[in-house]
Amino acid sequence: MATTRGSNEKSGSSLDLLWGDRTKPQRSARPGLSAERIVAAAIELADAEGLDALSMQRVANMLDFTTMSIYRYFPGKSQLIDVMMDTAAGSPPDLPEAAGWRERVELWMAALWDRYQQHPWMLQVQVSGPPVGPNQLAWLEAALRSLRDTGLTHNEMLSVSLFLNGAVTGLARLTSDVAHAAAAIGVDQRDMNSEYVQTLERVLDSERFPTLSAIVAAGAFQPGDAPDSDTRGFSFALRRLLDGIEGYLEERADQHR
Amino acid sequence: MATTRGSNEKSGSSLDLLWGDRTKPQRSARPGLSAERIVAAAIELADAEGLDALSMQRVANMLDFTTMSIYRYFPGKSQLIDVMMDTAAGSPPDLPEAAGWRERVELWMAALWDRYQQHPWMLQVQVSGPPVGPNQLAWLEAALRSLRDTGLTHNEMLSVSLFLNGAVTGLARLTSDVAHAAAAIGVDQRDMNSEYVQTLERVLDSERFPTLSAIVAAGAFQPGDAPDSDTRGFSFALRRLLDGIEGYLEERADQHR
DNA sequence: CACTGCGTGTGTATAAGATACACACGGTGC
DNA sequence: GCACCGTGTGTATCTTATACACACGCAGTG
Repeated sequence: MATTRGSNEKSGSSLDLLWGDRTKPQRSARPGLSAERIVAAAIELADAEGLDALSMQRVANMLDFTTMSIYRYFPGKSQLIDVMMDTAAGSPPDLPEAAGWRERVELWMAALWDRYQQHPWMLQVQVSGPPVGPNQLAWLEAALRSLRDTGLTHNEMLSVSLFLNGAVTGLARLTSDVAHAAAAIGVDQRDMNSEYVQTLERVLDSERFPTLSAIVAAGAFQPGDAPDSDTRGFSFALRRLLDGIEGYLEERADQHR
Repeated sequence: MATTRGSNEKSGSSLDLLWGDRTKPQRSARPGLSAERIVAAAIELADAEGLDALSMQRVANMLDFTTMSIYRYFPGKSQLIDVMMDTAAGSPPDLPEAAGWRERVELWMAALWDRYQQHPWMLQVQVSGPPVGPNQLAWLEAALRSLRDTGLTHNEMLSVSLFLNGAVTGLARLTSDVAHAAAAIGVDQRDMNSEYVQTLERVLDSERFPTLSAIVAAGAFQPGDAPDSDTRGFSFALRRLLDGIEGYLEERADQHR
């Protein structure tokens, strides 16, 4: 049945799983399995082989149990994934109170970016609802907290946080897609990139995309070396955003003086 | 088999489908079907019932053909989706050359946002590779072109464009998820939102999320009325970004003077 | 005008995967 | 010692994607 819908329909269950009282009834028999072990195995699998390789069977086999045993702990696959997402998100970084908000924001974004590199499958998950897991909320909380001493409105802080989150996630997804495409063709990052570039060029020399083809021709899509040079991609825009916020704050301070 | 991987493995085919010479061989028999009709039907289905409802069978039935007939036009489901994505993306808006870059950027973002509202399933698609379809590229081109007279570097323009794209997409996805969750519970937007808010509150009163709970308590998650009040969400941050770019440009102009 | 080849649509078969259901097993508490 | 309940299992079913081989009919060729 519908994966996303399914998850939504049972989202109550996900909530329970996410926040459930850890005090297992412990009533009787030997619980050889546990939700934690299942999630850990599932994440390991997804890390290693991607979301597509994630099946209830594979997970169960990793733990030497039968497929159905998993359903004792999760009502369905989408709930498993919900919990995987929250678990893989992990705790947000500790942002130094001492530092300025700007630095904190940058740290936050870099940390989120890194988390996506660690668990690329997170970018492929068909999200089933608004974030409600403890870790997901903690990340949002961290972003908001990093803006606390800016004097921004609550709504403004929220706007900025969501914007940042969207930008990091969107960028991470894009570069991850490029990387996957590369892997699929069986070449390494750099070569693939030129492969992609070639494709683009073949299609772009039409005068239909003047700006884009100029950029591609100038080699803008070529990543430097390291994967985090892709991070560069957003750093310019990010800096401008922060500049803009700074300017806004100063202006407002002036007005209130 | 793997959906995403599958698509990647056959991405060559997708490229052909996306850019293929429209001159069908036309060699012989009556082509009662066509890639165009299939895509149109598939989009209609996805618009109406979401991505989960999209199966080869449903699409074929809509056209009164058998499931397998579709495979004459698309090697697999993921290629179909690739083409659906590009088709649904449609042409980017015409951005008035007369207007300033700032206005153009805002128009671009609003247009993209609207497009996502028209085809919410686009936000659920597990992207299978970097954008290579004509329309996708046209959107990117449009974003870049809107920044043409800013004097930004190519790389900077690209950075900003991708950042914007990520932000709009991320935000759209988030609000779409909230909406879906609402629909799944069977309540309308506003009520659901308070439902979501209630859940949050139940979980947030722990002092674990001070900032977030303050914001939620202040009702920040409550959407005004119209759905595009959600768009508000990013407008503040967006304006700051544009401010930042403006400031950067002025500063640079000063330096060069 | 009959022939052959290819493009188009179909029917059938397979395989993967999620998940419902009923049962076996073994401690736990009385 | 016994009834119960939680835990894990085996089997069955349903949904989907997709491979394969075939039927059909028009196009251009003799």
